[in-house]
Amino acid sequence: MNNNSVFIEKLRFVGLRPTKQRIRICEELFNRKETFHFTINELKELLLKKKNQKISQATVYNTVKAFKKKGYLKEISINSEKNYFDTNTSNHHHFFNESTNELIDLDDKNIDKIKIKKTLPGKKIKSIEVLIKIANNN
Amino acid sequence: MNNNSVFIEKLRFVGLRPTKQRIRICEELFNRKETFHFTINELKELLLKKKNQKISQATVYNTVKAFKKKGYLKEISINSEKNYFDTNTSNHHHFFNESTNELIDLDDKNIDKIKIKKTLPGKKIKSIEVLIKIANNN
DNA sequence: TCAATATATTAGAATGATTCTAATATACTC
DNA sequence: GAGTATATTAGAATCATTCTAATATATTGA
Repeated sequence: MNNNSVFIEKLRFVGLRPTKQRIRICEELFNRKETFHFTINELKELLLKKKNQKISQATVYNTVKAFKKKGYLKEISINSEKNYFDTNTSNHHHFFNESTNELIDLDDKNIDKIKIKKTLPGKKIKSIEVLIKIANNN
Repeated sequence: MNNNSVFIEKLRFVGLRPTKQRIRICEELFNRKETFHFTINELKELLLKKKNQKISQATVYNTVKAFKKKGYLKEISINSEKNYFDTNTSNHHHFFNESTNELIDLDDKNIDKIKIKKTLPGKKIKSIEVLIKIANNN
């Protein structure tokens, strides 16, 4: 596993010690070509399933939250039932397929710049996010 | 309370029997000039505070969910900590002030029509929602 | 390399939001 | 107004998340 050194650097960079559990989590999250959307539960199950090595939920929660805090993961709120995280931390938007509960990234470039005509004196804009809910035709 | 007949009609319309607890909830939700954004907890506390008549949380949950299901309330997901509801069920967007946890409506007209350049064959769009996170300048 | 110590991991308990349950009360029908 | 269907309720159950404090591991500096 040569990637480990990348993960160790990444962990160090965000101020986490590179333990084997955290490296395992990094593999699961960042060793992918595609963006990864997941809930904590899905992540826990993947970790267990793939290597049959249990990582306590406290560690999963702590590590995911640390990555989120430092900007290596993004949180996506869609409804009160599920809380998603996204390994794509760039500025982008989402489709959410209500028929399948699937999240799909939509690049910033695929939506015209959003112009807001209402002004809010004394406030600064931190982020603008578009969520498009879709469903299967049938 | 002449409004009661309006609430009774509303309740009947969505298939709920007009009990005094539900009418109380309607007063709290719909007897307002302004849009009302609330969490279940805030609503429970308001109900208790204003008339000192307790309504069980099961009734609050059931009634709010019934209104949501029938489109008299909208659910707004901002983060995993709080789950908001909105009495404004029209097509609109939101500012969320992260400094104060305040939700502010942004009329559809205040944002140019959103053009999506990515096509998703076999899917239909159910809603497009923009969430703008803001913070106080200081 | 090793000991000392700082930090991480863990199982399980605690918490908080939401849902369920089944006993009691109320609204509706005739 | 009686009988039946439905609602309300307190409290229990459940589920996600956070906390705790005992044990294990990583790091540092000799």
